[in-house]
Amino acid sequence: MTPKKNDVERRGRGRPQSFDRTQALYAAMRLFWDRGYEGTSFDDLIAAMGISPSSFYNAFKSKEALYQEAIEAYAKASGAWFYDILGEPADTRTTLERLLTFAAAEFTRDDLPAGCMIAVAATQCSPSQARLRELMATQRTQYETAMANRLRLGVNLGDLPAATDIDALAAFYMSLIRGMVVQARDGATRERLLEIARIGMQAWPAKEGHPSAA
Amino acid sequence: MTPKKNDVERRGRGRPQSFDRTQALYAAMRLFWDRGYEGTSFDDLIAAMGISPSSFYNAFKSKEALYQEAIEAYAKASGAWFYDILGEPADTRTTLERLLTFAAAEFTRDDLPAGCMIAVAATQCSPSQARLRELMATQRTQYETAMANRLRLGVNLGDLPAATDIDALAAFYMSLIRGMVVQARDGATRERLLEIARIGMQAWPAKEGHPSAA
DNA sequence: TTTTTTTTGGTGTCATCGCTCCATAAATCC
DNA sequence: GGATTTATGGAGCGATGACACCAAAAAAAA
Repeated sequence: MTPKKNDVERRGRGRPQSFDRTQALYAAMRLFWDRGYEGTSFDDLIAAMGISPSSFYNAFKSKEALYQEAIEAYAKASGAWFYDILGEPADTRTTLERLLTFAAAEFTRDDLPAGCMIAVAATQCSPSQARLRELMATQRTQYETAMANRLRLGVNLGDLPAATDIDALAAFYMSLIRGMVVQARDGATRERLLEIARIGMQAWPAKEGHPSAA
Repeated sequence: MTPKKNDVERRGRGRPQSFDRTQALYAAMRLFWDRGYEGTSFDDLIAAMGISPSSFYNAFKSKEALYQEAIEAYAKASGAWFYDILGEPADTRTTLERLLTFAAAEFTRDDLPAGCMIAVAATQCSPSQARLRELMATQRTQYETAMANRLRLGVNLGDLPAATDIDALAAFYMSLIRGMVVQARDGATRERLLEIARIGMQAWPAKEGHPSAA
């Protein structure tokens, strides 16, 4: 959508950049992921990115602009599995099961920070960061809406009872995933997260005509 | 446990405190609850508490010490319902149901900040706040352990199958509660949280001899 | 080669943060 | 009343945070 200054080809006039912009962005992303926006200082960033303040300012405009880019990079790289799985042709229950299982695995990779960059970000922050907070809430809403849309499709496909409260079910599973993120950040193992996911699938709505006994 | 300087009676020798220490502590608690530790500045604190820097230092030692006291105050005031409900004589399933329902209500009170002060605090923060992060992780573990103990009791009482993975079940429900906190902080209504709680109860383990069909 | 354009290194700057110090005030004790 | 003890108001301080500026460097364009 937004054509960045240097995507593959960039033969401008002036002095060429001495660093790989994408690589620097990923370094920033990992730092933000691990420490959050307010917990990551300017000096930490330029150190991890290996650039000077002027290069930083020149290439990324500001810390906030960089954070937004980092969120986009995260969505494309480390968050894509979510939308990918939602788009798979499996039946709805299998899709949700895969989603939770994949979440457990992704949140406990040893080559990336634990958990998710978005799931619990900026839930408690200074009033001066109100814009950031709204941005993250919006991001979370988008993931939840995507899941709700997939569940709604499930109703249309007959995978879910027609009376299912789709928005509530999506909110339930997103809540569970966000809680799994907290567990992951506190050091929970992949096995533990898989157990949580397995129990979460027990809440899957019963088929029509088979109401669960009280 | 720790006898504070002024609990009810304190007739020392010097000039008396010109402010209500407990009231000031609660003001700080609410600020920390809403903004987190790093998101709450010293100046914000003394403004909300209505005291000067020297009074602050004299009465609370440091921002970090105040935060610890605020956590304790929270546990006694706004977090007590959790342990209270765990201690009620109801059967285990009812207890968990009440816990989730109460959480939905507590997280959406209009006289207090949304959500919980502990549930998602310091999951992303600066490395310089490593101690704080561990403190919060420990707090979360304590709540989870308390729930696990109640569930274990449920196994002994015959409320839950003997083969139940208690730690996993506790982790599941605590994850759900933490996710509900994120929802609450993003502005979810009490009704929405109640729906999430209701769905969460659908994951309650089936009685022995009545395995859920695949 | 000169000009133009863009990036870079290094330093400076302004605000905020979390205290810290000190003189003064208000209580009790002798 | 004087001494002692504790709290207060207000100013200041060293560190950090997030840039901002500028002269020099490195490329293409003329």
